[in-house]
Amino acid sequence: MADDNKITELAILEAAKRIFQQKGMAGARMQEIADEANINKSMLHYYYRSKQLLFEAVFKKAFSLLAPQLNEIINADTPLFDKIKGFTNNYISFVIKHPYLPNFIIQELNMNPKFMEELTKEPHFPSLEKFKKQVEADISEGLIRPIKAEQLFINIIALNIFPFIGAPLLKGFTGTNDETYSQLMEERKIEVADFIINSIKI
Amino acid sequence: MADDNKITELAILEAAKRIFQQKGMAGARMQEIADEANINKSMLHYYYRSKQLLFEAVFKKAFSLLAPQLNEIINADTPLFDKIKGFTNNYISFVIKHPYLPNFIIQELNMNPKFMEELTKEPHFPSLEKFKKQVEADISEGLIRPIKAEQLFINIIALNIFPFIGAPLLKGFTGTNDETYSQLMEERKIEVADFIINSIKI
DNA sequence: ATATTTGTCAACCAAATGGTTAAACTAACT
DNA sequence: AGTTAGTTTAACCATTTGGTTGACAAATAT
Repeated sequence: MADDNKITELAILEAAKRIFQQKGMAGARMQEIADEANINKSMLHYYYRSKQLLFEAVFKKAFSLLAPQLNEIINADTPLFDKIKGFTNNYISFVIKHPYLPNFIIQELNMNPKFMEELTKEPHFPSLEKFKKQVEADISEGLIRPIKAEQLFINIIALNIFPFIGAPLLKGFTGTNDETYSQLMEERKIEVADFIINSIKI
Repeated sequence: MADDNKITELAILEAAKRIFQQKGMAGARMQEIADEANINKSMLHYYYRSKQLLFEAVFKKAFSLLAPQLNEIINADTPLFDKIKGFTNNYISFVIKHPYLPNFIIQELNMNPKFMEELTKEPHFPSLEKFKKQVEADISEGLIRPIKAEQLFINIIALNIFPFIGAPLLKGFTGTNDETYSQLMEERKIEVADFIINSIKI
């Protein structure tokens, strides 16, 4: 049977990812995941014991995709403006590839904030220190106006992530259809960086 | 019995609001809502027929609180910069009072995008036209740099709403506790408006 | 070849869940 | 006091749900 086991195990994880990201932990059904994976429901328990553990496997994998993206702002060794441009461009491309991912993570973190506490306890969890120093240095060099690093960080994340999480709401209020909205998102790959840099540069 | 009926009806709605906003449609249990309202489970069905209808009552009420807030940007008769300052200050105060509300709406809209379609069909649903004209006028008068009204609108909403929806994530990455994070949110009542205005003013 | 472990499945189970029912209670009206 | 209409409750029901079991097949080891 070679590595059939790994194949089914992965098939389950992929199916679970799709269902969980679409319906959330509470809304997902084990039978539905099994169907999505074309596999007997018992297999889910054989490989992952329980719904909770299967969910955690999916969540951790999703988070391990998102975290490095955010880490790019925090720890990259590039000038601030380049960092903002690079992150914005990369992140929006990233989310277009994984449209359900940010919403899934944000949602489940809100349902269970203790998840985040556990994650931050991990040894290599990124710290904002480096970014803070960079921002403060750029301020004292007169490159950017005074702003708290935390606020700038929040703004960068908000401008990049929210348009995807809030897409239904924003589509409604801007009166745009799916296609037009996708175009807006494409434009944002440079628009957002410009917006941020315009705001802080002197 | 005077208006006991209205009292219980409201008690149910309030309890349902708390449970639904905390656990979502899929995660909420009718029994839990009944307990929260100190009332027999049958009463929920007596007054609202089904879980779906009770949920819709809660959702519509929540949306009818949020929509006017957003409408302020779109249709207020004030200069653009005042509008941004006013909205930012008001909105953040509003969310501090209703912390679960934006996340609830965004989440359920993502679960069921057709909700938004129905809402936009309503006769008095706000249109971005007025705001668009205002932005374009300010651009041609040389007051602000060129930017699409839709993008500016998205940025305003994102900077105001996301910090609450993404609070668990942002607390983790900025390494702040609840109290410190609340302070950051207080600061944002003016910080966000400054950030936006700095970005667009010439 | 044979024994043993590993993987897969259909059938099953207990608990939970949304919803119903029929009886009891309350208060106003006659 | 008796009637009626609206309100509340406990008991009940059908279905769904996460999870288990035991038989069986497919590899792997001996």
